[in-house]
Amino acid sequence: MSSTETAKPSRREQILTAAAELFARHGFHGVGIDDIGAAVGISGPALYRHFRSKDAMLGEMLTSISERLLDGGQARVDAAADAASALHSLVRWHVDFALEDPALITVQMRNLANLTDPDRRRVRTLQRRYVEVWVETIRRTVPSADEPTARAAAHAVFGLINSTPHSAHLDRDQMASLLSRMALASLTAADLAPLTA
Amino acid sequence: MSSTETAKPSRREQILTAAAELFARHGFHGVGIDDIGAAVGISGPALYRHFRSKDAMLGEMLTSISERLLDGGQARVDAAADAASALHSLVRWHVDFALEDPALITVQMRNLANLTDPDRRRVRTLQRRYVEVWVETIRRTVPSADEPTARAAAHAVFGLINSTPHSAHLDRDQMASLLSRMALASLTAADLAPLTA
DNA sequence: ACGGCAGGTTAGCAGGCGTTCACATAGCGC
DNA sequence: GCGCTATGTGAACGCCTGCTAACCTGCCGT
Repeated sequence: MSSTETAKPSRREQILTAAAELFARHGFHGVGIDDIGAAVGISGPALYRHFRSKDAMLGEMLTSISERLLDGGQARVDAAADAASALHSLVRWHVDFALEDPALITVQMRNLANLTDPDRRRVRTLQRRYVEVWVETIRRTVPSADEPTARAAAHAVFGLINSTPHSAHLDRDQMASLLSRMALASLTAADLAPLTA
Repeated sequence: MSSTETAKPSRREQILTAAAELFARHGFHGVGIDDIGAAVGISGPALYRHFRSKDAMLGEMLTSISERLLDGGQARVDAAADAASALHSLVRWHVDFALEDPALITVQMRNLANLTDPDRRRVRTLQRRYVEVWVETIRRTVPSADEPTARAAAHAVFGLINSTPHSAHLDRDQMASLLSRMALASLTAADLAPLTA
C-alpha cells in the first residue's frame, strides 16, 4: 500500500517519454529501436515486451497527446464564464501544454505522416475536434470572422505557440506570458476577412 | 543564343522541386531515391547524374532557401524608409515566400536535423543571420522589448507564418492578408517583457 | 559521318533497420 | 522450495534503401 498507483507508470511511460524526445530531435525514421532502448537503460528488442511495434509507440503517443489536448481545451471552454475568457484560457491551456512538453508537441506537429493508417485517422479526428473548439471560441469573440478565416487563424496560432521548442531564450514564465499575449493579439486581427492588407 | 540561360534550370531544379514536395509530405527518411526519381519521370539511380547523394539534395535545397530568405529580407529592410515599414515589408516578404513555396518552408522547418554536419552549420548560420535581421527590425519598432524577447517573438512569428501549409482553407490573397495582419498584431504585443499575463 | 559526353537503364551489393527467437533470471504466489 | 510470469539479453533473419557498376543511346560540334 506504500505505492499502489504512483509506481505503475514506470516503464511504459518512461519509454514513451524518451521516445518522444528522440522523435522530436531526429524524426521518427531517424531514431532506431536501439536508440530508444538505450535512452531508458535497456537495450533494443526489450522494448517489444512493452509495445507491439515502433509504430505502436508513435501511435499511442500521438493519440494520447491529442486526447489530452482536446479534453483539456474543451474543459477550459466549458468552465469559462464568457467568450473572451474562454479564448483566454484556451490560449493559456495550449501555451502551458506546449511549454510543459515541447517534445510531444513537436512530434505531433511533424510526425503525423509517419502514423499507421488507422492511427492517423484516429489522431486526425481528435485534432479536427480540437480545432473545432478553437474555431467556435474564436468566432464567438471575433464575430466578424467567417468560418474558414477562423480555422486558418486557429492553425496560425497553433504554429505560433508550438514554435516554442525552437527558442529557449526566455524562462518559462516570461515565455508563457509572451506567447499568450502574442496569440491573443494575433487573434484580434483575424476579423475584416477579405480586403488586401 | 535562343535560350542560353532560361533553359538551364531544367533537370536539377525540377528534381529539387519534386524532392521538396516529397520531403515535406513524408519526411526526409520517409522518401526513397526511387520515389524522387519517379516524381520527375526518371527512375532511381539516374539522380546520381545530378546530385552526389540524397543528403546533397537536402543540403542544396536548404542552403538555397536560407540564402534567398536572408537576401530578400535584408533587401526589404534596407529599402524601407522607416522602422515600421521595414517590419511591414519583412512580414510581407516572409508571408509571400511561405505561400509561394509551402513545401520548401516545411522542409526547412522540419528537416534541419537530417542535414550533414557541415551543411547544418552553414544553414544554421544563414538562419541565425535572418533571425538577426528580424530581431533588429522588431527592436526598432518595439523598443520596449529586450533582445531575448524580440528573438523569441521572431521565432513565434515564423511559426505563425510557416503554419501555412497545414491550412489551405483560404485563397492566396486572403491568406496573405490574414497572416500579415496576425503577424503584425502579435508583434505589437511583444513589449512589456516581464510581468505575468 | 562520327566520336564523345550528358543522361538514362537495370542488376547487384552492402549496411542498417525492425522484428523474432531462444534463452537467462529475478521476484512472487502456492 | 518451486515453478510461473514479467522482463531483459544477444544472435539471427529478412527486408528495404542508398549507392555503385556496367551498359546503352541520342544529341551536338567538328
